Amino acid sequence: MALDADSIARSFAERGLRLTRQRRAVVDAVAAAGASLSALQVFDAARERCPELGLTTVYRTLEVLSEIGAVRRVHGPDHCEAFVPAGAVHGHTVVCSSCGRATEFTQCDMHAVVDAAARQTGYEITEHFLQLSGICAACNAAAGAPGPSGKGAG
Amino acid sequence: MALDADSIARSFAERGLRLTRQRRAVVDAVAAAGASLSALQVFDAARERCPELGLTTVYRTLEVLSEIGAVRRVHGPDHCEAFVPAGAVHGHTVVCSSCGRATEFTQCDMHAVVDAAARQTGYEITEHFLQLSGICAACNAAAGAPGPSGKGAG
DNA sequence: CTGCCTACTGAAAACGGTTTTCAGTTTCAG
DNA sequence: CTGAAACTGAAAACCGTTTTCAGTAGGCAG
Repeated sequence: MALDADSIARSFAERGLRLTRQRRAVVDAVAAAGASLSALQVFDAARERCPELGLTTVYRTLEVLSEIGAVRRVHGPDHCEAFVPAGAVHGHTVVCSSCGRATEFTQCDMHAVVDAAARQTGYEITEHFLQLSGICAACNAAAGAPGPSGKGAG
Repeated sequence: MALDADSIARSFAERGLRLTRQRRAVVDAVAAAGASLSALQVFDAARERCPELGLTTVYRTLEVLSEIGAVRRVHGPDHCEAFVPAGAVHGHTVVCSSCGRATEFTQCDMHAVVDAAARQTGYEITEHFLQLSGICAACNAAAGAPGPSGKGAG
C-alpha cells in the first residue's frame, strides 16, 4: 500500500472513510518528508498545508494510515513512534542517524537468522522486527566519505 | 555484563555508586524474572523484596543498569520499553508473545542482511536493532505443539 | 433545493507513564 | 563525633497521547 493519493482515496472509500482536506494534508506531509517524522513533526508539516489542522486529527489520521498500511511505525533503541511512508511491499526501514531520512529496503532475507534463532532458543518465531540505522549516501558524501566500515553486524 | 551480584557491585563501585538494598531488590527482580518486565512490573516484583521501595528509585536504577549494560531495553511494533537481564555477550532477544519470557540468542549473523541493505540503499549501516517474537517451547508444548511453521522471515 | 444521517473536526480535559523537585536519610571518610 | 556526597520516597511537574464533547461538513434521499 503505497502513499499515492489514488490508492489512499480508494482504501479510505472501501472503509467508508472520507479523505478530507485535513487528512490529505497529513498524507501529503508524510509522503513529502521522506524522513521519519514524529507525530508532532507531522503536525507541523501538515499545518503548512492546512493551518487549522488540529493535533488530534493528526493522531487519528496516522492511526488510520497505519491500519491501511500506508505509513509504517519505526522504533529504535532510544526513541519510539516515528512514522514513515510505507512502500508497496514488505520491507524494512533504514533511518539515517544524521539527517533522519528513511529508506526502505526489500531484500530482507531473514530466513537464515530466524532459523538460527529458532534452533538456538526452541521458540517458534512468528514475527521479526528489524530496524537499521546508519549514514545515508548523501550525508556520507557531505562528511567526506570515510568509506564503508562493515560495522553493525553481530 | 551479566546480572550477577559481583559484577554489578564492581560496576557500581567503579562509578562511585552504591549498591543499596533498594537497588539490589531491583537487580534481583529483573534477574529472577527471566521474562521481559515493564518498569511497573519491576516495581511490583522488587517490592516483594523491599516493600518500602519507590517507583522513582526503580526508574533511576533501571537507567543505571541499562547504562552499565546489565539490563537491555526491548521494544516491539506495538509496545515499548520493557527490560530484560542482559547476557554476557552481544545478543538479541526473543520474547514469547504468550508468556512474556525473554530468551537471548547469540548466533546473530546479520552480515548478509546488513550487507544487502547497505548495497540496496547506499547507506553505511552502523547499527541494527533486531527483535524477534514468537512462542516459546513451553507454551508451544502446552498449546498442543502444532509444530514449527517457519513463518516470520521476509 | 431541503432535511437528515454519519463521518469528521478542534479545543479542552483526562490520562498514564516518566522525570524532576525537595526535604530529608544513609553511608562513608576523616 | 563532623561533614560531604550519594541516595531515598512522596509529591509535583511534565509531556506525548487519547478521550470527550459540542459543533461542522458532506453525501444522499426525497
